[in-house]
Amino acid sequence: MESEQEWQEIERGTHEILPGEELRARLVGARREGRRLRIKAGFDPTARDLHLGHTLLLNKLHAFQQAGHEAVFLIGDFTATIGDPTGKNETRKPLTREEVIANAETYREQAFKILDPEQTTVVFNSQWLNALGAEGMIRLAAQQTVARMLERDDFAKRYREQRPISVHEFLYPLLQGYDSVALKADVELGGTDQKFNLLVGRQLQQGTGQPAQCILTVPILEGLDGVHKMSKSLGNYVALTDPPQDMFGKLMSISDTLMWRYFDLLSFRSLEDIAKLKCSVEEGLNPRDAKFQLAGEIVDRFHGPGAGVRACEAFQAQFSQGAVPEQVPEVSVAVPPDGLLLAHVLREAGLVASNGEGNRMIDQRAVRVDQQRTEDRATRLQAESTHLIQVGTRRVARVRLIKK
RNA sequence: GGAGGGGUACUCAAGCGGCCAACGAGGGCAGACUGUAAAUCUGCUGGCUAACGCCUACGUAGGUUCGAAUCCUACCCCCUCCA
Repeated sequence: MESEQEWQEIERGTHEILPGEELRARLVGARREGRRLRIKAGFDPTARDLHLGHTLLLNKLHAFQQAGHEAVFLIGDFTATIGDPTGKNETRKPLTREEVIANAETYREQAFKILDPEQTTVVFNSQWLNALGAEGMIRLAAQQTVARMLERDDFAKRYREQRPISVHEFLYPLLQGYDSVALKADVELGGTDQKFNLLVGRQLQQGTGQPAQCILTVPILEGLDGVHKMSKSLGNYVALTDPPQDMFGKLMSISDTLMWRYFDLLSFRSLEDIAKLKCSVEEGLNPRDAKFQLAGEIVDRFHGPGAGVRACEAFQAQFSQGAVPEQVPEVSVAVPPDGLLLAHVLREAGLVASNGEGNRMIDQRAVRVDQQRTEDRATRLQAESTHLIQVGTRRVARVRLIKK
C-alpha cells in the first residue's frame, strides 16, 4: 500500500516512462531485495541560477529519494568546458574550469533546497570522460549509426531543412549515454527534449551487458510568457534565489491559463484539491485569489513557511492599494547649482538607460515624482532634497539629490 | 578545389544612389482598461541637445560620387550544391 503511494508520487506529472512496466517491476524488485536504485539526472553547469523549470526534475528525484533510492546529481562539467566549439551558440559558450566549479557549487546548494543531501551523490562526468580518449570515443561512436542519429527530432528536422548539423553534435548524446554506463544508472530522468539522449544511454548500456536504464521524462515548463520554455536567457524565469516579493510578483503576472499549468506541474497539492479549486473559479472565485495560493505555496517552499503570506500582503498593499513598496532602493545623485533636468536625474538614478529614453518616458506620462505625474521635459530638480521617483509601475527609486 | 546564395537595428525581414535613424512583423517598454493578469486599443522603441541641429549605425577596410545600406575593389564570415 505504501509502495502504491510512492508510485503515484513518482508517476505524477511525468510525461512518459519507458518502459513503464519495467520501472515498476524494478522498484518492486529493489524493495524486495532491500536495494537502492540509482536515479540519474544531468545538469549543465552553464548558468548560475536554478529556476522553477529545473525543479520539476528535482522534485521527481526527490520522489525517488522518498521511496528510498539514491539520487545521482550529475554535473556535466566535461561538455560545459568545451561548450559549442563552433561558437554559434551563445548560450553554450565554453566555460573555464573555475566557472564550472563555481556554478556547480551554487547548483548543489540550490538543489539541496529540494533534495535530501543524505541520499544524493554528486558526480562530475569529466571524471570518466577525460579518461575515455580518442580511441574510446571512436569505439563509442561505433555503437551508433547515422541513420539512428537522424531519428532524433531535432536532427531530422534540420537535415530535412538543409540546415547544418555539425559532427560533434552527434557525439554529445553518445557521451551522455556513456555517463549512464559509467554510473550504472537504473533510471535516468530528463525533460521531454532529452528523450532521444536518454534512450541512447539505454542502448549503450545494453551494448556493455548492463541492465538498460529506464527513462522518465518530465514536461518542459513554460516560462512566464507562457510560450517559450523557462530559461534565464529569455528572462522569463523564476529563480529559486529570487527574493520572496519578486517571486510572488512574477508568479502573479502569469496568465490564468498558465496558472493551471503551473498548478499541475509545480504544486504539491493533491490533484483533487486542484480540481476543486478550478471548480471554485468557474463558480465565481476571482482567479487572482487562486493565483495567490499558487504563488504563496511556492514562496513558502523556498523561503520557509509564512513567507508566502507575508509576500502576499506586501503584494496587495503595493499593487491593489497603490501603496509605495516598503523597500525602495536609494540612490544619490549629484546636482549642479542650477538644478538637474528630470531626464538626467532618471538616468543618473539608473531608472532609464539614456536621457533620450528618460524624455520619452516623460512624454508618455510614465514618470511620477513624489506620486505626482510629471509630463514636462523641462522640469528641473534642485539639490538638497529627496524624491520618490517612479517610472511606470515597476521602476522605483528614492533619489537623494546632493550638491555637486 | 569549383559553382551559386547570403551577411541590415533585440529577432525576423524590406530597402538596392538622395524623400533612410532605415517599411513591416515579432519582442520590449509605457499609457488606457484591469486582478501589477490575459485579451484589446494607443504611443514609443540609436546617442547627445531646452531646442535648431549634430554624431554614430546596414559584415570589415578602402574607393567612385555633391551625396552610398544601396555602385566598384579587396578582405572576413555563413549557407547550399558539385568534386
